[in-house]
Amino acid sequence: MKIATWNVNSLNVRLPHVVQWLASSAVDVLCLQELKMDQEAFPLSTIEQSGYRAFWFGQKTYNGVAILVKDGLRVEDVINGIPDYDDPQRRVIAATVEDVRVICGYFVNGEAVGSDKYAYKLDWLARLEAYVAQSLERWPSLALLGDYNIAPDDRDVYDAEAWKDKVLCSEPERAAFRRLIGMGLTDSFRLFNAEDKQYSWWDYRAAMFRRNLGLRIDHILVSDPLKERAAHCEIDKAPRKWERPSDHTPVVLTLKPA
DNA sequence: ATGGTTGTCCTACAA
Repeated sequence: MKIATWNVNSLNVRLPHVVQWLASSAVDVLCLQELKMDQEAFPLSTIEQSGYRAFWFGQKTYNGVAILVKDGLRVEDVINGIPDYDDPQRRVIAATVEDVRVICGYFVNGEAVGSDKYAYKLDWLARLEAYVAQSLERWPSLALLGDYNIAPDDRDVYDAEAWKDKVLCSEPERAAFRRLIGMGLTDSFRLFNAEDKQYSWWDYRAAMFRRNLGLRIDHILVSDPLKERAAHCEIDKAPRKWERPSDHTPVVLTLKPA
């Protein structure tokens, strides 16, 4: 089974990219973030014509997440949002696909350390941690994937000195990431690749992609039963080179059968 | 190089 995450930065604009990528990548599960569209506006028929079912949790203008699942796979227990957390921003959706619990998250960006949005980010991360801990008890084979808006390590940053203690790299954010690791989750990309300069996001400005100046902020964390099944994990830079791209590119994890 | 781009929506805001 192949599972992937991609922040598309508007599904309206990026729908042709998603259709093309689904056709070429043959993933079983694709988690999308930043749909930036109302719940009623989701392009379900186009996704279905690509051979996928869709579960999504959208809102006008901002945020919004979706899980696309290849036809024929069993889907159960879809949950929108974080239960018992009345978050006006729609950032989380979860579903069980076959034997894998998939939690798709668009983590808070946080704007700048010390801002109101940063305080919201830290609170949101605490809520997510509790939700993941609860979910692991019920679903031992679990993947938490999405746009974390956290670069976990200096290896994941094109200029660690300039980004030190800045939002996406600050110690409280990295501590939250480590607490997820402490629950028994593993950064699947780092199982196979310890190199620096491996990024999943590049700012649109200043030709950052062409110069490969980016951050690795999109992640697929897996629980131990899935870690044992992990075959490889790759960042697919191809869609970032397409015309009018998202600023993020997909991350793909391949799992061996259970 | 203290700049620069994109999406939503129409004026700033978010990233």
